[in-house]
Amino acid sequence: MNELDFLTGGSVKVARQLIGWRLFVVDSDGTKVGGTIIETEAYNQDDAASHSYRGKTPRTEVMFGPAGRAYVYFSYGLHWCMNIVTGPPGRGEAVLIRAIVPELGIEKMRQRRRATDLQLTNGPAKTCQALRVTNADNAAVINKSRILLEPPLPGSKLKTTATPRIGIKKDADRLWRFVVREQ
DNA sequence: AGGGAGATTTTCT
DNA sequence: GAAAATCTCCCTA
Repeated sequence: MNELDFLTGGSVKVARQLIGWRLFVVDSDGTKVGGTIIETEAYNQDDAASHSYRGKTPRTEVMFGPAGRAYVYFSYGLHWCMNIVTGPPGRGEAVLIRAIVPELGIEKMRQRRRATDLQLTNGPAKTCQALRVTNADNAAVINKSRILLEPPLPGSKLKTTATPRIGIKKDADRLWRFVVREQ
């Protein structure tokens, strides 16, 4: 039993729960880089937009494994995007981390990304670039590797809104993207 | 400020 | 051969 057990729930539920959690990556010098998750998207197996929809492939194998691992994929020939695998083993579900609020290692993020602070981690590929998440982190077990997930700070209650997912055409009517409601 | 091209891997047609 | 869970740059107004 541990605090990440909720990840075995369905991806849609977990995507909503993950808002407010804090995602960090331990850098080579031992310091943490990351911040609070403010935007996620859910994907599961009967979802035409999901990589797992057409069954297991070498790339998507991790999605079908146990919850609590990182699924990192290469996107549009150039970017990395990071997911947290959810659901029971064999179920091909994951939650895409779309955006975080930078808290630790902000100076490093600025160096890695040539962008203003507002655009440091406001998209899935940007977040991975700022945190230096790549193929090397694929299948990493959360909290037993350099990828860390920590509970929301006590008293921080973030309201979320469900909206259509970004950048997909199949099953685009599903409200499986969760963002922190403004104010 | 808004739109389009390009980068380039995995997978499917 | 083409589309995809994207982003940046460069172009025109």
